[in-house]
Amino acid sequence: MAEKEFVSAQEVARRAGVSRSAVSRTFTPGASVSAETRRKVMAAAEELGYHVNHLARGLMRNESGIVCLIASEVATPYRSALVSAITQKLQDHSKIAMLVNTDRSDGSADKALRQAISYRADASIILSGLPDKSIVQLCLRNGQRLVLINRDDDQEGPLRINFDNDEAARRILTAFLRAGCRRLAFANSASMTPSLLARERGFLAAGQAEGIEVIVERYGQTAYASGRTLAQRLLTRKDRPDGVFCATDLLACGFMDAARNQFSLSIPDQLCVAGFDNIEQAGWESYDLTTFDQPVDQIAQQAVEWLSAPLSAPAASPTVTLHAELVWRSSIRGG
Amino acid sequence: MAEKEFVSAQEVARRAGVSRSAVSRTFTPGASVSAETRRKVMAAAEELGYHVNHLARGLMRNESGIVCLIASEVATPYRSALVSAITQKLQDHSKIAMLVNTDRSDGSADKALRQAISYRADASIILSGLPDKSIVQLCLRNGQRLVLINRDDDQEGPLRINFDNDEAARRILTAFLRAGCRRLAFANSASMTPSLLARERGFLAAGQAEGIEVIVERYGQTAYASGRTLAQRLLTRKDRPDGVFCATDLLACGFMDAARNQFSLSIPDQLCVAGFDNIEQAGWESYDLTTFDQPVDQIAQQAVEWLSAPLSAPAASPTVTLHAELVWRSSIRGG
DNA sequence: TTGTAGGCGTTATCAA
DNA sequence: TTGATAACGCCTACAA
Repeated sequence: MAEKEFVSAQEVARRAGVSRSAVSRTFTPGASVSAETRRKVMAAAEELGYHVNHLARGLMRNESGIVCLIASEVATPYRSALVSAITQKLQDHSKIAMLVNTDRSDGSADKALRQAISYRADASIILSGLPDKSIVQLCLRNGQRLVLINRDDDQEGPLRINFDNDEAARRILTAFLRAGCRRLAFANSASMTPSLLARERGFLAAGQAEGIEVIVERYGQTAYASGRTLAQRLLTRKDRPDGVFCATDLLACGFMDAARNQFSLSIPDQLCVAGFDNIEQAGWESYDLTTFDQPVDQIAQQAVEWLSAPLSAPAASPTVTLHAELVWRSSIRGG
Repeated sequence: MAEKEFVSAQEVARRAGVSRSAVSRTFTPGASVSAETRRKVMAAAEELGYHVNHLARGLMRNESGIVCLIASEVATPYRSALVSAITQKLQDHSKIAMLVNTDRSDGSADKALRQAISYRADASIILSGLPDKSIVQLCLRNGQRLVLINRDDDQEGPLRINFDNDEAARRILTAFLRAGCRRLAFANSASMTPSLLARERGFLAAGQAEGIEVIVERYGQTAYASGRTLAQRLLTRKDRPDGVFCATDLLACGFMDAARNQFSLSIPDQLCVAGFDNIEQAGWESYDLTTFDQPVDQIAQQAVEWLSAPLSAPAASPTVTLHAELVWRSSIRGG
């Protein structure tokens, strides 16, 4: 095996008949190189297939260009949409995403964050799981920036991007009431994710404000199958609800399928359903689900912009609260 | 801003009262360190929050531990499942995934591969797009390993992982015939992806072998919406097909929704439908789609194992052909 | 504008 | 087993 090594700036310099520094400068935006030198260097580089070694560059500049994405359930519609949007935005800012899958590691973003430190990632974006406070401090102490998405937390330091779950809950409750629903329920997973709990609390509170008692059911993971089980549980009750707010679209899809096929309920005539996330499937004709749109592009934009901003950002931990727009579809009467 | 730099091995050594080398050895599996030294080093490291700098390590070892994942449409069910499986497997082998999103870059995996070279990725796994031959050669020359998934290509050097699309096509044709279908069609996207074309060719050939002319329609991207359009086109024909093989599940879902709602066709009574991929949604009750399972775990397994194998692998470009199992559901009669 | 020298944090080599 | 020393490929003064 030839095992030809990577081409180094040294070799390019030799080939071009200039010094190593000339090569370095050629590939450093804004450095002073004469047109002639640059031409010679570029020619030699092209010929040899030279690419700046970002590892070595990161070592020197103390800035790797790497951003670590920490997430579980990457194959989920909403999560994958978010990952896709963020990776794109990062690339637009000439950064690169390192994806750490925390599906199997027992609940620790911690291990992932240590990975991020090891690779000297400039920043980490956490989409799932809550890291230990000490690890967060460690990251910050090391000059790493942190973004927490959809994890309502009191940590100091990281940027937090959240949604106005309370307001959404109030809005959807109003919609259910306008549709003439009398018995409302909230269908949640048992995962106890901060944002899902916020939606639950918000919906309950909104109900209370109207003098309505909301039934709450929690089960399993935040997935289609759990939605079906939740339907089994809620729709066999004596006081069967006629308006159900599901914590996510995925739950809602499962819920709707079970409601229609196992309970022969017509949606929205006999049962109104709403979800959250506005995943692609919510727009599919079989569901046509009324839901809240989580604008992944906005999230990505906010996160990456903050990461690219100069360090002079205020020491206080900023919080961005985004608005989730209600997307009206046919799973709720009226409209 | 304190901007405390990262902790270096030097500092740990000083703190522990040993040499840099001792620290290095402590963090190098299989190196010879006395228990006492190791203890002291670990204590100091823990105290200072030291993490080996993988950038520097990669520089020395000429092995970064980084594997570049090059993909478009990451938010798609099948693609995201694949990404998830691969990232996990990589982590199991203590490697890390760098995700390059090629959605917007005009058809070049090329740019992505250059990124991979810049970061001295040990390997690249290409899930979408076909890179230019010269770039592939460049990667290989630089000692980078390449894996092409589902892209039937004649490139020499990379590992190619494919599916037996022909056999699948034959099997599903038989199933359609057994179900009593007379007029068969293949619904494809216009993306001309190698694997999708292979399925199309295979289905046509299988039909020909049985003396049946298969109608082919191609439209748009490989997405739900295209499936709907394909239904519009195919189901308005005078010789309306009664058995349709969709190139992917995503197309099939759109197709089914349109068939049911716009054409009031009952599936499978009046129309049989099959897909490919076995995405999660294919198992949802609204679709319950008969399809072929692309085992993402197997793909990930094969790819990562090959990457982790010693360099002594044969120079010839190996090809792995996996078997896509038929998953029987209710979208085809009989069974 | 250019080249030279020194250092970034590691690991590999070698002598002790 | 340990410590000194030389790379790895790059960038950034500094001097020319």
